[in-house]
Amino acid sequence: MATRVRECSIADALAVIGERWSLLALREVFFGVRRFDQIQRNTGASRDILATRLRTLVGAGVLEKVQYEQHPPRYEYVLTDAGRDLQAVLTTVREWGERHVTEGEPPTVWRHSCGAELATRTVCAHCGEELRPGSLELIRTRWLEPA
Amino acid sequence: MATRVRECSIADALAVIGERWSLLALREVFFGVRRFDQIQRNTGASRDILATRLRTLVGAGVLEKVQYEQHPPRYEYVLTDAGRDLQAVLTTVREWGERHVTEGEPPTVWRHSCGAELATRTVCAHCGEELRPGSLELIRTRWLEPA
DNA sequence: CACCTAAGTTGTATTTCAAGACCCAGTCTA
DNA sequence: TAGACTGGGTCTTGAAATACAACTTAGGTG
Repeated sequence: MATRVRECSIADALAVIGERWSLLALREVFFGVRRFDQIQRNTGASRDILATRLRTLVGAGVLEKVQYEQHPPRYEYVLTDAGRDLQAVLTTVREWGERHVTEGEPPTVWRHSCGAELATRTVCAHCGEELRPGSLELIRTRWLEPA
Repeated sequence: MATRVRECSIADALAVIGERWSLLALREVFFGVRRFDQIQRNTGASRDILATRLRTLVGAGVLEKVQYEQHPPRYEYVLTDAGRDLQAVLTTVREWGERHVTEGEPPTVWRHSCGAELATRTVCAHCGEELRPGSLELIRTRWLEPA
């Protein structure tokens, strides 16, 4: 039987951000930590793997490597527009982890610009209602022959 | 210098859903595909790895293995409450992929129960405003000594 | 009887990852 | 001016994870 794999933007996204350490490195950049050594220490990734991940993220246009010092040349990693758009992903992952995995108090707490301690909802852009189990219906899907 | 790793629910969540193939298997369950062979075909994961991932997800309380036939005994994977709560994660990942990775038409299209073709926003539960770059401020974070 | 399905498991080859040492260019400190 | 330090990596080596195909189990079908 011919195997066909579902073509899907989730798989496309995970090809960029789905490898081990990628999202944790991006988390650090969202935290304002932009330098290799600090990202390495705060995530616990090994240096060579982190270097590889950062290269991939730069290549995919999620991060940019910006020189912040001439002598000696030093670089930091800053978010592109595509990178900033990952905020929703990091937030939903974090809230799911807080609710279903982390035990005890949430290890990180955020404030939204409205002043409230952050909690989010993912809503339909059209009607504004929160997404619920069973509220989505698949209209169509594409398939790929594997290589 | 003592290395300290940031304690964080993103890392906790990724320990459960962050390995290769886990989110794609869950995507299939959200698609209504609940059986081993079909999940394997639709994701392209190898059978042994998929079996391992499904065990992990069942162990973490994200999926449940339910017998749907006595003779011969056959099982399918269904979402628990924690699993259903991953809808927001899968949706934000998919939309990010559509916007920044997938080229051409989105490979999957969904309809929300309100009738509209699905597009979502992640909003502050308190004020209802959409999350924006720079609208979050870190209040506090915990750290861990690595093992 | 031969073949099929579902849901895995097993064996082996390949790839990736982890940990730590090492490197390089420039800077600071005594 | 030697020695240590900093930032941002690369290299080596061994351990672990992954891929692929074949096999198993338990029963069903023609």
